[in-house]
Order: sequence, then C-alpha cells, then structure tokens
Amino acid sequence: MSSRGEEQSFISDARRTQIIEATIVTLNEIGFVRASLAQIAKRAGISTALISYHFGDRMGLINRTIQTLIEDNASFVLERTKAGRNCRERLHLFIISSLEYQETYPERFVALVEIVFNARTPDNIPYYMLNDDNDAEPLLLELRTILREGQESGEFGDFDLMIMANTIQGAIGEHAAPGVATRMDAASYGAELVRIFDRAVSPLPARQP
Amino acid sequence: MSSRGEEQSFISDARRTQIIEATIVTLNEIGFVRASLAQIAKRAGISTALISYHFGDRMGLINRTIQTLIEDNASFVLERTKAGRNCRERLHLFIISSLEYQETYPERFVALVEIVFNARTPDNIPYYMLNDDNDAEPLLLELRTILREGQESGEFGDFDLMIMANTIQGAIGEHAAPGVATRMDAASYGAELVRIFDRAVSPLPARQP
Amino acid sequence: MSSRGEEQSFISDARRTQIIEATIVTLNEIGFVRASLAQIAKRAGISTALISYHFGDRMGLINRTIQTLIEDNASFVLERTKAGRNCRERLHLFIISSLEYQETYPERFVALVEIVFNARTPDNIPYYMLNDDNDAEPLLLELRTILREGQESGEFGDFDLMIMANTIQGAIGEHAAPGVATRMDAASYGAELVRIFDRAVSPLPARQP
Amino acid sequence: MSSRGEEQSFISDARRTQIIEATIVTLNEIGFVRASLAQIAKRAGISTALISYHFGDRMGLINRTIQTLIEDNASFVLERTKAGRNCRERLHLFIISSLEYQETYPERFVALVEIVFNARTPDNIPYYMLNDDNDAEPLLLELRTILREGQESGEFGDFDLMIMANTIQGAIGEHAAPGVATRMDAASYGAELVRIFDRAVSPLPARQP
DNA sequence: AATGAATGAGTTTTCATTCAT
DNA sequence: GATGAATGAAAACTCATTCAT
Repeated sequence: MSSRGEEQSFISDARRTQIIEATIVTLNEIGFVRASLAQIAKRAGISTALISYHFGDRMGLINRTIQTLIEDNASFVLERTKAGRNCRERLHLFIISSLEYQETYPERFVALVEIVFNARTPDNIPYYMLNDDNDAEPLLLELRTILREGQESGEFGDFDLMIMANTIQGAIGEHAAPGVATRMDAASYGAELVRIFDRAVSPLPARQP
Repeated sequence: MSSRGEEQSFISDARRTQIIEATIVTLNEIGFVRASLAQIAKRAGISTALISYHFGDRMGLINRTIQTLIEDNASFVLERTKAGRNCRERLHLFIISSLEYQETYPERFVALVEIVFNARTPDNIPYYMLNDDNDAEPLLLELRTILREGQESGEFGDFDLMIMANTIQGAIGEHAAPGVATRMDAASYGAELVRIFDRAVSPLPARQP
Repeated sequence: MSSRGEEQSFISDARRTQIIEATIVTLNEIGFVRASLAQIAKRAGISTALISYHFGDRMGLINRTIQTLIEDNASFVLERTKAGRNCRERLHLFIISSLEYQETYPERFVALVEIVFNARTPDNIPYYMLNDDNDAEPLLLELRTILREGQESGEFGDFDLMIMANTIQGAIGEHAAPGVATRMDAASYGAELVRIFDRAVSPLPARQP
Repeated sequence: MSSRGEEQSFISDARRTQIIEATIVTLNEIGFVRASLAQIAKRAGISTALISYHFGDRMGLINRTIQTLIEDNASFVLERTKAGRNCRERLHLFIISSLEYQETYPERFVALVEIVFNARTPDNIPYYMLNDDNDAEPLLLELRTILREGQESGEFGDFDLMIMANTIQGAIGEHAAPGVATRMDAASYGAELVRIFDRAVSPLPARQP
C-alpha cells in the first residue's frame, strides 16, 4: 500500500509490458523457434537476466504474452459484438470486428499463431491441443453462444454448434493466408465471409423450393 | 542396371524412409521445437551423423519430410476425389476423404502442422507464408478447381473462389481441434461439413423464397 | 566514472587478458589446428562459453590475440630502436632488440607464427597474404623507414627497399629455426646478423678497390 | 613380378599421384586447417575411403605430399645448381633457380608452406621444428655446402654458415610475401638477391678502403 | 581397387538460467 | 530493479576412420 510499493509496481508493470511488446516484435521477425531470450532482450534494450527476473522463466514470459494477446483480441471483438441487436447481426459483427482486429494489429495475430502452434507444456502437450471446452478461448465461447441463441430463436437453422463455430473462426484466420490479405482488405474479406456464412447458418432455405 | 546399384539405392531409400518416419513420430511426441537430430536419431536407432549423411542438414530432412507428407495426403485425396461425377459430388468426396486421411494417419497431419507452423526459411519467412498461389498446395488447387468448375457449370452459386477454398480447407483441419475429434468421428464430422458447405456454395437459394 | 563501471571493466579486461594468455600457451603446446576452444578453456580453467561471451566467436579471439602479439612485439622493438643516433645504429638496434624479444618471449613468437600461417579469412585468404603494404606490420614499416633514410643520408648503398626489409625480417625469424637457437643465443646470433647486413647494406665498397 | 602386380602398382601409383595433386590444390584453395579428406576427395573425384586405403591415414597422405614437394623442389634446384663452375656461380644459380621454381609452381610452394607450418607430430612437435641438421632439407644442406666450400676456397669471407644459409633461404621464400611477387617477377627479384648476397658473403671488402 | 554406409568423437556456438553486486 | 559474469547443457554439423561389399 505504500507509495513506494505502488511506484515499484508501476515500474514493474511498465517493464513487463515493454518486454511483452518486444516479445511480439521478435516473434514476428524471427519466429518462435529462434525467439530466444537474448533476441527478445536485444529488441527490448535490456539484459536477459531482467526478463528472467520479471517472468521467472522463459515459459512464464510466453504464457503472459499469449494471455495478453488473447485478452486484447477478445476485448476488442466482444466490445463490438455486443452492439448487435440480434444473433445474425452479432455474428456479422463478430466476423467483421475479428478481421478488423487482425488488420489493425497484424503482428499480434502472428505472435499468437507463433506461440499457439509452437509452444508445448513440459509434458509435451501442444498449446493448440490444450483448450478444454470451458476454459480460455473466450472468442470461441462467444461464437458458440451467438450460434446457439440464434438456433434457439429460430434465426439460424440446424447445424452442429462446435463445428460451425470452429469453421467460422478458422475462416477468419485464413485472411492472413498467403496471397489472401494482399488481394483483399479486411472489409471486403469480411463482407464475403458474411455472405458465405449467412447462407451456411440459414434455416434450410435450400430445401423449401 | 547392375544389381549393385539398385541394392545400394534400396538401402539408401529404406534408410531415408526410416528416418522420415522417425521424424514424424518425433514431431508428434515432442513437437518441432524439441525435435532435434539427437531426438530423431534416438527414435530411429541410429546416429545423428547418419541423418546428416542422408539429408545433408537438418532443414534438408525437414523439407523432405514435409514434401512426403504433402504428397501422401494429396495422392490419397485426389485419387478418391476424381471418382466424383459432378462438382458437388467431387466436393463431397474431397471433404470426406480429407477427413478420412486425417483420421487414418493422424500423426501425419500433426507432423505437417508442426513443420508448417514452425519452420522458417533462412531469411525468416514462415513456411505458412510461403505458398504462392500456383506452387505447391496441390489440394488447395484441386479444391479451387472443383469450386470454379461448379460455378461455371451452374452447380454452385456466386462466391469468392479463394476464400471459399480456404474456408473449406480450414474447416477440414478443425477436426483435429481439441475436443472435436474426441466428440465425433471423421465420418460424422464430414457429413456435417458437407451439409454446411452444401448450403454455403448453393446458388443463392436463401434469396429466392 | 563510477567505481562500479571501472570495476566491471577491470574484471572483463582481466578475463580477456587471461584468455589470451591461455590461447598463447595452447598455441605453443598443441598448435593452431588443435587449439580448440575446449583446449583453451581447459588451460584457462573456465568454460568454453565464457570465451564466446568475451570474444564473440573463435575468430574474434584469434584476431584479438594476434593484435596483442603484434602490438607487444612492435612496442618492445620500436622503443629500443628509436634510441639509435643514426640509421646504421637504428638498424643494429632493430635487429638486436627483435632477437631479444624473441628470446625473452619465445612463446609469443611461436603463437604469432601459428596464427599467421594457419588462420584464413572466411573467403580463404591466408593471414600471411593479408598485409597490404601500408596497413599493419608496424615493424616492417619501421624497418623500411630506417633503410630508406639510410639510403637518403648516404649511410646505406643501393638496394631494393622492400626486398632488403623482408630479408632482414626473415633472417631475424630464422633464429627460431630448428637447431639455431639451441646452438647460439640471441646476442651472438644478433651480432652475426649485424655483421652480415652491415656488409649487405654498405655503399658498394666491394667495387671500389 | 607378375604383370598383374605391375599393373596394379601402376594403377596405385597413378591414384596416389592424383590424390597428392588434389591435396596440393586443396591446400591452396582452403588451407591446411580446412583441408579435410572430404574436401580433398571432392577435388579428386573419389571417395574419402579411397584416400585412407592408399595412404593409411590422413597424416600418411600429408607426409607423402610434403615428401613429394620437397623432392620435386630439391631436384629442380639441385640439377640447375650443379652447373655452376665456382661457388659464387653455384650460389647465384641456387638463388635464381629456387625463385624460378617458386614462380613456375607457385601452388607447390604454398602447399609446402601450409603443411610445414601447420602439421604437428602426434606428440605435438611442429613440422617446422623437426628438421634435425642432417636429415631432410636437402636444399638447406646444399646451400651450406656451397657456402662452406666458398669459404674454404677463399671465394667467400667469414660468416656463420648456418645463419647465412638460413638467411638466404628465408630471403628466397619472401618472394611470395604479399605485395612482393605482384611488384616484381622472379628474375628481377633474383637479380637483386644476388646483388645483396654477393656483398654479404664477400671477403670483408668493407674493411679495406 | 573402390565405394557407400555408418559412427564416435569432437567442433563451434547458442541457450536459459543463476548469482553477486 | 537491473546487469555483467558465468556455466552446463544441448544444438547442428564435420571429421577421420572402419567395414562389408
């Protein structure tokens, strides 16, 4: 509670933020495999020992970084999504704001991918295999909620919730695929995704000629 | 033509195959980052020097492995897909046989993912950013062909070719997502994907009630 | 200016000096080819990683070592040579003090030879082919200066400057040749060299009977 | 005695010669340190195992190579030197033909230097420290003989035999020093050396004005 | 005579981490 | 809070050599 303690905390927080930002830059420039503490420290302009001091060990830093990345992305998208007045609109907003985030902070998306697809727990479980259904992945949960409520309200037709949610999220991530982002900006890509999934989630109009 | 030359080639080829298989196992067990030559050699029951002898260097091995993985997957799927009598059927077969491959050789899919998302060229370009539209990625090309021909024949409606192709391929890969494969076998998952994308590619039925 | 900064610098400098001395010892004992970082570290009583830490890489260490060796030798000889009151005297002092240095620090001379005749640049240019006329080789430059000034003052006769300089320097180095140093100490060897080159540089008395 | 045996011997000899030539090329291109059997075999267009087969081990090859180089050089120079009708003439011929050899076969001289200054015996004695006075070094022996006989005949004055011999031989080698050979061809360099050492070996003319 | 296959030993270098200051 | 110093471990790679063929 002492002002000294707060002051130190401020400094610590700033340092941690700085290091995490340097980590994101490093992941973009040279990838997870080569992102050693030395490389990160160089980009942060500090010593490697200071990273260990603030994050305990390397995986501590990685975990804090991915946590930051997920939270940032989630808060950005969730804030914009909740403005939707019905499920279809919320789905549209989800797609569009997700792409807007990717376009605005491309390096954050790359850093996220680098960690998720490279990091493993000490017992060798890949991070991309970790997310048990309830924990983490707030965006996937939100997407499922939108879809479920849409089905319950009759706005959407019949489909498997998890599959549709994963498919939509996967499609969003594909904007970063090689050749795609260079060919089409996030808004156009989003518009097309909206068209595609509008049809995909619709209540079976194809069978009612 | 001498039996000597063939014999030696047999030995070499067999060794190379054995090492690539050990690489796939290693990538599954401990991931790309920890898949050192020592770990691979241990699983193959040989010395690390022998790997260098047969593949030049580590990236030589990685590149040969990914090439094998892509070719195997492609030939499996393409062979089954070509049996389709129209574009919709070929799309169905593409989805179903892709999932069948993933379910039959899950460790091959994981190995592919590990390499694609972790390897980088010497100038730090991620492998997942490499594929220019024409080169490599035979399955993505086939998928685009199916979709394009479907549009030309009127079987399919209007949508962006690349986006739809990427979306479908992404959705197929999501079968390996945590919780999905445990909840649903490849056949069921495929059936659901077929339903979803049948609607998504249909010629605008949603707007014709 | 802080005692902290100086202290740390002291530690680093001392370490670097210690490592260079261990390098010289190693070069004498087992030669350039076998002088691995491990061998040097063993003699210095430290880890190989510490060498890399202080010198970047192996060639960094080698280059710093040779630089030290050349500077030490040059300052020893130049200091004694400048006491000469005319060119002939300076030439005598140059020869004698060079041999004195070799006799006093024989291991430094060996280390220098080991590096110069074994090291190559990354593009395979031998170190013994590197010295362009102006750069480096301060002793050779001094020798040429003495000879040139002696010619200009009339103390010395006509001869090619570079050839005579190289010949004298070569002759000095030959004291370390097998059988020579064991047969004759530096002072006697120097006296004989002085006699020889006194005649060699003299203004053609042989043709003026 | 069988023609088969001779034939094989022919093949063996040719092979050995070929490998030694490849060794010389390799030593020139990349130096002793990097001249591995693999590099030599590559340049010879054969397998490394064949080198081991013909020379036992690496040092066997090196020793045969240096032996060849020394013999070639010696026979070239000795043949030309013996034509001299007195000691002074033989000294001139020795100097001139030595330089002619160096200019004609520069890569042989470099290879010799690379081996002599880099190779060490198993108990770490440098090759450049090996030559006991009688053995090997036929050219140094010849040079000493010329000088001794010149002194005995009165053609030459008083000087230390070994020192003068080493000095002359060192001066000859300096033609390969950086900047020298490019500035002056072997004939001019030889002429200047002859002038210099004519004075140096003369019977004390400097003291008789 | 010749080679491909194979390996153990050894190379340099980088790494994450600890510790005294 | 911050750093320079230091290290053991591990990385990829190269080497000389052996051996079966």
